[in-house]
Amino acid sequence: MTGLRERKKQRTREALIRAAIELFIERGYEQTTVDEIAAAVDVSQRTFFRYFATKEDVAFALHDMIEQRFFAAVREQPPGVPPSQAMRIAIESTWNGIGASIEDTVPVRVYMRMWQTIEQTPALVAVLLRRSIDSSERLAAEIARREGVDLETDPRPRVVVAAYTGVMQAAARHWGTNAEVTVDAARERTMAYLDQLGPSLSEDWGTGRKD
Amino acid sequence: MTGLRERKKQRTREALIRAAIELFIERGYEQTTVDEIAAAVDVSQRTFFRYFATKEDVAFALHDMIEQRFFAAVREQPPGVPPSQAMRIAIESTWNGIGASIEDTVPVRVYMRMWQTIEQTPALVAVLLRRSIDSSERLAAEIARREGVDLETDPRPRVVVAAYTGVMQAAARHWGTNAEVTVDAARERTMAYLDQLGPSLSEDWGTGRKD
DNA sequence: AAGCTAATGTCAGCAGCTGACAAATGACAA
DNA sequence: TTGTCATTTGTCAGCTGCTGACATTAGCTT
Repeated sequence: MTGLRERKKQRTREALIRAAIELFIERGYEQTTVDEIAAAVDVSQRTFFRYFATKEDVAFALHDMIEQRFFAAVREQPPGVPPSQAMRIAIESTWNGIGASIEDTVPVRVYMRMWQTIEQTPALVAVLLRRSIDSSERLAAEIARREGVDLETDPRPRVVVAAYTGVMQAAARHWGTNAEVTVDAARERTMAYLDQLGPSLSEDWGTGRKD
Repeated sequence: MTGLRERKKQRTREALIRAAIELFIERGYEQTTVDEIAAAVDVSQRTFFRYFATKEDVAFALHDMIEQRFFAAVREQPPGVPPSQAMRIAIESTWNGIGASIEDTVPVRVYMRMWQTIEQTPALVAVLLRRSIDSSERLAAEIARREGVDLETDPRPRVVVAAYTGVMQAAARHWGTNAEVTVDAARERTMAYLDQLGPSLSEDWGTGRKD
C-alpha cells in the first residue's frame, strides 16, 4: 500500500516513541537525554530532532493520538445535545476507547504510567497546559458551530470549555499523583469531578461552615 | 534601616527585572539572551542566575507581586461570603489595586505590555499555566478552610477554583492578544467572563441553534 | 586595620536545539 | 539493471540556557 520509505519512517517514529517513553518512565524525563533515546533506536541525535521538534513532543505523542479521538467523539454528538452534555459524553467515550487509540504503539498501562510521569514533571505539566489551550480553542470553535453562535462575540463557548477543561485538569492532577492508576479509576474520578461543577458554583454549599 | 549590602542587592534585582522586561517587550522573549540582560545591568551572566533560577522567572517577577495581593484580598473576605463570590470580589479588588502592587518597580503600562508579551510567547504561556496550578492549590486550601470542609475528601474547593481560574485564563488570553490594553479594559473583560460562568453551564443557551 | 562572610566574577562543561553540507538510501525511468 | 533524482540520515560546528568549582571582591564586625 505505502512505499518502503513511508513504512520505515513510521517504524522509526514508533521506535523513538517507545524508547523515549520507556526511558522517561524508568529514570524520569529530565534524567533522560535525547542522545540516549537516539542511541536506543540506533539513530543520530539530529534524526531524533527531525521527527520531534522538541524532547517534549515525544512525551506527548500518545496524548496526541487520544486527543484526536476525543474531538471525533464531540463531532459525533447529534445536534440538540447541549454543550456541557456533549462534552461530558465525549469525555466518557474517550476514556472507554482509550485502548483502541494507542494499543498499536504501546499497551494502555504504559500510557497511564507515562501520564503519571508527566504529572510529576513540572516542565511537562507546563507543556501539557499550554497544549490544552490550543485544544480549548478548537473545542470552543466546535461548540460555537454546533450552537450556531458567533465565537468572537459570544463568550459562552470559551467559558464552558474553560470551566470544563479546568475541572478536568484538576481531576487529572489528582489521580495523576497517586500510585498505580487504572483507566477505570481515572475515568471515574474525572466524571465525579465534572458532576460537582454545578453544585460547586451554587451560593450555599450547605455544610457546617465554621465562622 | 537595612545595610548597604541589602540595598545593593535589592537594586540589582530591580535593575535586572527592569532591563529584562524592557528587552522582552522590545525585541521578544526568545530573542533576548540572558547575556544581554546581564550586560545591560553590567553584571555577569552567572550573577543573573543567582537572582533568578531561570530566564522565565524574571519574566514573572511582576506577576508574582500582584498575585500576592490577590491572596491577601481573598483572606480579607469575611466568613459567610460564599466561595465563588469571595473569589469574584478578590479578583476585582486586585485589578483595582494593581498600581499599588508594582508601581515602585515599573509603571502599570509596562506591566500590561509585558503581559501581552507573555501571552504571545508559547513558552511563557506554558510557565504561566504551570504556576497557576500552584496558586490554584493554595487557593483551594484557603476556600476549604473558609468553608470548613476537608480538602482531601470534598472535591468542591478544587472544582470551583478550577472553574474560576479556567475562565479567568480564557479571559486573559482574549485581551492579552489584542493591541494596547488598559487595566480598565482588562478588568471589565475578566468580570464579564466570570458573569457568564453560570449561564454557560445551563442546559439551554436559548439561541437559534442550526440543526 | 584585620579578618570574616556574603556577593560576584571567571571558567569549564553539559544538554537541548539548529544550520549547513556530505553521505546513504529508497523511488522511478530508461 | 542501471543511472538519475529526491528524500532521509549522519556529521560537525555552534548558539543558548544553566550549573559546579574556585578565585576575587566588597561589605560588615571587632
